[in-house]
Amino acid sequence: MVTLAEVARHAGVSASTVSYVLSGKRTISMRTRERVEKSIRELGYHPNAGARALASSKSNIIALMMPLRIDTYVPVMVEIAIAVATTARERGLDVLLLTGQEGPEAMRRVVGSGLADAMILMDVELEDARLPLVREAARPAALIGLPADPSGLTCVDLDFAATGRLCAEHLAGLGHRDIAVVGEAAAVYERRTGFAERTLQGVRERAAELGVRVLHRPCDGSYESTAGTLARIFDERPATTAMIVQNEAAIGPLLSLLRQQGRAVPEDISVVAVCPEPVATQQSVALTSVAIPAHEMGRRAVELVMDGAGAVSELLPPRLTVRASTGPAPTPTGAP
Amino acid sequence: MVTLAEVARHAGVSASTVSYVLSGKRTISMRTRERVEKSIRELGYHPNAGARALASSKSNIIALMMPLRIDTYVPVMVEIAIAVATTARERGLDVLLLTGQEGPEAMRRVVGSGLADAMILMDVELEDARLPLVREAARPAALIGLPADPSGLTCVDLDFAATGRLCAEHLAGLGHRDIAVVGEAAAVYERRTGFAERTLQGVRERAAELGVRVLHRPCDGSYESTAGTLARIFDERPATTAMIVQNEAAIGPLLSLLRQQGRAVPEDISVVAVCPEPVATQQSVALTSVAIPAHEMGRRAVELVMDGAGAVSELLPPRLTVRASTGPAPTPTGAP
DNA sequence: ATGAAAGCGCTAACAC
DNA sequence: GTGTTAGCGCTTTCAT
Repeated sequence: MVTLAEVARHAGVSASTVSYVLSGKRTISMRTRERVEKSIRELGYHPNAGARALASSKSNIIALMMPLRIDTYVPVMVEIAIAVATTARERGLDVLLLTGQEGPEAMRRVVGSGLADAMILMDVELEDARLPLVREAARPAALIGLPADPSGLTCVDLDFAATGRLCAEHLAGLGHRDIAVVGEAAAVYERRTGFAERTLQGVRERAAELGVRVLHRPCDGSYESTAGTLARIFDERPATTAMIVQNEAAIGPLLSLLRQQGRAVPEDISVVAVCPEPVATQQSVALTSVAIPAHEMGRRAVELVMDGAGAVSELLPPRLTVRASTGPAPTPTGAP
Repeated sequence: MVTLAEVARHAGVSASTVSYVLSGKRTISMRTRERVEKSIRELGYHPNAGARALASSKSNIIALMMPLRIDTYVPVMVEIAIAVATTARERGLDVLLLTGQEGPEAMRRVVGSGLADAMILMDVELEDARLPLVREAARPAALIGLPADPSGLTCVDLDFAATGRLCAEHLAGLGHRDIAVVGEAAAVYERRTGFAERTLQGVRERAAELGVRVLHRPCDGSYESTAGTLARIFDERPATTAMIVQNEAAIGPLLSLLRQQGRAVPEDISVVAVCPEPVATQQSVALTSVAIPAHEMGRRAVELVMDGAGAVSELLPPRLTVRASTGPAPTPTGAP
């Protein structure tokens, strides 16, 4: 293994000079810098991570905790994780992957041992078991998701309440007066993951202001469950002319079922989805949707946690893209 | 920060004793061990990862490289990643996440710096750009996926050739004489990811032996693409009575389209899928399928790479589960 | 602009 | 069964 000392000898300089060439923490003459860089290349030198961490008390590693429960929509989580990893690498950081199995103590272990300099927690619930540990932790942390009480914490999330309002507004503007929300699985609400509740609340709030009726029914995303949810909706509210789906898994089955039932999208039923862009565009009908800005969420989490932004909750504004799945409410039966 | 020296002082023993209590590398009297453990608990001591890595030349970190291209099926990758992380933790290892962005050099960096003791590479192509680096690397590595030339490498994968044979055999046994393979996206074949080719080859091989005709058409999994693929298949081979799908994304659209076209599953068309169990069971018709043993693949990769198994290629045997989507071939038109 | 040298916290001989 | 001690490879004062 090539060490810094060997590089120094090879270049005919002292160890500290090599170190400073690497860190850029003091000015080095062109001549020396080039000699050192040449030696580094020729010897194939890689600074030892452990030694560096020990001497500097910084591991340059950021821990990413991704619980990944059964009912979470994996692709979004992964997109966030990739954004975290990419942004981290741009700043010379590596990412340590923690899954849910080990429980909250994983945080203590990783941070206590100095393995990671900072933490990013994904899939944060309204009352998350990890929050007490985050609050008392000496190391910076960022949450992806907004807990019930974000005081003293650094959070990033899509503004789901605004998302709900935006969907309601779009549909109301098209003349819809009865809209249904095909929600997440019941377990998601029980677990009190914030985003589902917040979206629903936003929809209800704006719908109420605009005089639109809202019916919400959970859906676990399987074909059967979606069929059941749909049946309930049309049974309880036959006048329903628009739907908001915020369960990505249910989108395929939903469109399939509507087609089967002879309900045309958007002529008979308008559909707005809350989902990643690719999901919206790859369906049989391109969906009007509010994108989940997974990439930006991951990127901002790294930036906030590494730039010592202090306790900030950053809610990203939703953007609704109109595509082919929403249109004017159908005129009631009998009209021209 | 609590150090080992402080623990030693608090317990009234030497530093090495504390170290040996932690590592179990030499026998310690009950009495001393308990005193030390008590001190560790009382002081809330966590061994410093950097110091440990430096002194022992072992980081206890295993790097997981997950390229995640656009056309890979994310959930399977994630399931493998979770299995890797879980198995690693059981052995006291942590997992460093590397994505594709950084390219093969990421391996050099991570291994050269001693950041990771070993590597696991996912989504390995037949002629993978990372292989030369793996071969010359000083550290152990395991591949998930089977390259064209696995000599000198440690690999784990589902036996896709056997998978293809198994599917062909099952359908032939039910009397089908014309089967179609709804394959992966053309890009997957171009990239020469082994599994797609191997499955197809297995299907063809066994089908030939059993006198069954095979038609293969790629499919990128979108609704539109699946419709196109399906149209081509029935156009070119109207007598098709069975299909093998190995593109998870295409499963939903495929079933939806068949239903729409009035083709009943399994009465008119039998369908076998190569996909994770949950995907097979959550469709409108429970699918006969060969499961992708993601968990076992991840687990074995860690075991092989950490137990110094040497260069071994482990192909996991496929298991086909019969569900509701396959049945006897329909009797030709006009028969009783 | 560069060197010398004192640690960082731990492991693993080597002693007894 | 336990203690002593010399590094591991790097960062960072303190000097010059």
